[in-house]
Amino acid sequence: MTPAVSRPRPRKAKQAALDSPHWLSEPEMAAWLPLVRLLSVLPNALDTQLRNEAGISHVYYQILAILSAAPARQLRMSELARASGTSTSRLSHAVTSLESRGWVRRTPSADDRRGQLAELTPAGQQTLTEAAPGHLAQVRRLVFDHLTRPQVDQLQHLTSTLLAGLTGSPGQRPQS
Amino acid sequence: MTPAVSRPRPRKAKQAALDSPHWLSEPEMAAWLPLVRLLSVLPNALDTQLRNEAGISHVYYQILAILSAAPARQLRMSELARASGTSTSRLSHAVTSLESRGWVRRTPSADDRRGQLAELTPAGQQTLTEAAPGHLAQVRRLVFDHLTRPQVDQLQHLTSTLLAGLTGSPGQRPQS
DNA sequence: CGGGAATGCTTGAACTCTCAATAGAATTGG
DNA sequence: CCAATTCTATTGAGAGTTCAAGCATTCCCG
Repeated sequence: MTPAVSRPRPRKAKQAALDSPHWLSEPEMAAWLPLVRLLSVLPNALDTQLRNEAGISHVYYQILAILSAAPARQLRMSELARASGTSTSRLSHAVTSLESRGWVRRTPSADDRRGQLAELTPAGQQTLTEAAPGHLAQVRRLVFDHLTRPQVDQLQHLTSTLLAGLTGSPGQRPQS
Repeated sequence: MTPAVSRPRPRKAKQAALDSPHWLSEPEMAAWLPLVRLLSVLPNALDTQLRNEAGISHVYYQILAILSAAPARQLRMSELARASGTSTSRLSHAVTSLESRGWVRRTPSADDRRGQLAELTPAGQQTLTEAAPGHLAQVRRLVFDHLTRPQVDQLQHLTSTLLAGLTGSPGQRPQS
């Protein structure tokens, strides 16, 4: 019954976890549950809207968007991977797919013969342009329509803090 | 060039979007970018840890955890799907996989012959028990170690608000 | 009752993602 | 200058996800 805990205060819990056992404090648990839920529901809602209206997932949309904003609408694979937050492998597969639809073109890099440049084609630009308004509307509908201005600021601050903890040097803590 | 906007204030943007074009306000954009990033990075980090240390994805972990907390460690498929926030199809595949590893068992429902009950096996319980401490540590490391108490409360409030907007009746707005 | 609609769950195909292996190109250091 | 290492990107296999059917069973209501 009681899970073997590698943590202080082993409790005689009557039953095991709901999600990640009870060893988070009350307020932490109260924040964790909706956060986890949000982490699956929101991406899913973004994906669904884009897939239905533009035939493309959110990740793929992001790739097109990043390329669109890049100088000459092109970027090295590795930079594109970094910018979109995916592995190079995943990106490679994704670009292959986007390429087969005529939205992206691969060209060898001039200065580094290992490198590849991913370039947004006009067709890709058009797809992006057509998809953008619907996507934007969805973002408003799902997120910003429900937040007050101070909440938006809180959101910015919180997500940035968490992101720093996830990517940056793993040491910084708050005043504690 | 300028994307056709289905929104007020059409701008003469010089170039298209970075991620969802510039038609979010400054502070909205400042919140949106890290949020989107977080939405991919955090689930990924949770998945990776669980996969490495327990050979199971976060979604699968959640399924086991929910079953573990359910009365008699069993739940109808549809309820389990709702509780874990996945489609019934996805859940069905997932349970098939978990069943093949001996962690879950399917039994027909007594009162409704369409229904199936998913039940956590002792082996499944053990897997969960062994995985929990590492997962918990990861959650602390990635999230709560970086937040102050008031931030935790803010997080709880924000995520709950967003979730309500995503799942609940699609109408409520803040004071605006 | 009885027939149409709704519910609960599964399945297969197509697609995407992860992980490990691979290969060519650049860099580094003796 | 060569060998070892690192960097960039791709590939294939396997696992997981989505979407659209598809079957039973149950519900609804005339």
